Amino acid sequence: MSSPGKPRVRFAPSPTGYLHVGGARTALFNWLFARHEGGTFVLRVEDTDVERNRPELVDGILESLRWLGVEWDEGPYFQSKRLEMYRAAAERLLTSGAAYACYCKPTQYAGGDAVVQNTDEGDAEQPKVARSAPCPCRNLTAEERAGNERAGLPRAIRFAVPRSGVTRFDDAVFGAREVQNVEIEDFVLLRSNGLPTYQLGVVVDDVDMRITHVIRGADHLSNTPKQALLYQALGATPPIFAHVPLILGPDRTRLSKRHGTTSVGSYTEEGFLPEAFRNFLTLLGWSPGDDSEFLRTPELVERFSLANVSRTNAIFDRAKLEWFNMQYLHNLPVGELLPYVEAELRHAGLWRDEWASSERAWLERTVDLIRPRTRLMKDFSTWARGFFTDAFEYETEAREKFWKDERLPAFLGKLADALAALPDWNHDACDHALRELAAAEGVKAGLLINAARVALLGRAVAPPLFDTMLALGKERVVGRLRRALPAVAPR
RNA sequence: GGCGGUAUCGUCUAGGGGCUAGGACGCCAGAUUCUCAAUCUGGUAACCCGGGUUCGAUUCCCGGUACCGCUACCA
Repeated sequence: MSSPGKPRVRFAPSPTGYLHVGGARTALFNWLFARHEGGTFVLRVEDTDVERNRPELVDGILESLRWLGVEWDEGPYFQSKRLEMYRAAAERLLTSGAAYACYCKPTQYAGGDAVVQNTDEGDAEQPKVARSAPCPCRNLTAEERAGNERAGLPRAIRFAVPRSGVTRFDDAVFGAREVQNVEIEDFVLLRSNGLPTYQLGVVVDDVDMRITHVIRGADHLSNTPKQALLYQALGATPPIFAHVPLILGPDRTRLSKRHGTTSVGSYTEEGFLPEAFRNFLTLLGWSPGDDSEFLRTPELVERFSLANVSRTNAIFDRAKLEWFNMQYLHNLPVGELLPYVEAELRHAGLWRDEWASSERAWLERTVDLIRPRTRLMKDFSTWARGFFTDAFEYETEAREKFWKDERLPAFLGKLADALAALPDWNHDACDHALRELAAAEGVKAGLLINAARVALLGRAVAPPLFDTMLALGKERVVGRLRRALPAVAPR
């Protein structure tokens, strides 16, 4: 609508917190749209709130975006470095009469609604004041204004919203919209400290950066008429808006810190695979239109469209996220998985460099052995720990479950001997050795298998025993069996 | 309070004037097994309510309700 060229979109986080999943999804939709359309994705940091701003969080936000695979083509731009533009725009609007200076104290004028809020203590009798009651400063005479200026009163600049008529805009998700102007209050453009508000900053920047599609959270839907008005007053063509539904917590309120892990970083740390996270997040509020669930990034890019964005808020379902993660963990080509395994093992202090070089084949086989039982990356360093180090403990639960039989120390000792005597170390040889022993002792093979598993890995949850033996190697297997004997002995 | 938006299994969703309302997660059961997962099979479960319009509404319209958002010199 606004530009004949390729679309330009932007993601504009403010550094007042970490990147949360809602923001991440918005970024993702922008990115998918840009990639799908062959457009440009701009990153802009909206840091005009000096009070709540925490510049040190910017790096973390960028890092989370990179982890998500959302890479920007331009930026990051910082609004704090573009203040002159906003002041100039505000001046222009003042001159054209589209805006006026307001000398009220910051808390004084709140459109009359503040009265309601202040008495909002369960009291049913509330004064009904028109929300859009204009600030008295709008009607100041030239003399009064001059007087205020002479007195050095701090001033903010407010937009003079038309007292009648309607404002319209198009939304790619919610359709054509119109709002009565009387419902819109005279919002502030420039604060008395000279910094722009969101409304001014966002419009000036979107105009300057030639943004064609504004894709953002639906929490901005109600304020969009203000921006449409600003575009008009600035003589600029409005973009196409696309508001995406919000992501809610399990209690149906907007996802926030209260819901625990809502920052992207916490999911990174927990060991979620970015592509799984991306797949899950994209399906929250967007649908490919058919029954596809498992969509890798190229398919997402290929199929994404604003037309299939939902209008209903969605609840963040961690169980389904884990399911996606499991799918990727199980099905990704092992080569793609290895870097994440390495990162996890490094993090746990278990990594050894030869696994990346001379023993890479062993690592691949072992990862393939472990991963069918994983759901999160950290499974590699927790229950599968015994594959990567001798330093592991016997899980109490496992001991209680499989080390009950008092004959076990004797059996496991014999098993160690039998295995040590094996000329060839392979799956079937281990299998036969164990089953022969079981037959000779007149016990079920399962008894020895389960007990041996605990001795080898310390866990009840583990891959099949003989594959495990192969992965560990003869020396370690025999060693660990013997090492376990004292612990197996009933107390 | 005002204004706006939304409403399909518990959750994410497909669909749409006539369908046994589809899929996925979860849950339950069975199969499998060497533990635990995974896997396979089967099952459970939904069109918010009330009026219209219509031969026929879950679908279209209106009202209600619920929820969400906005109503800041936050973004």
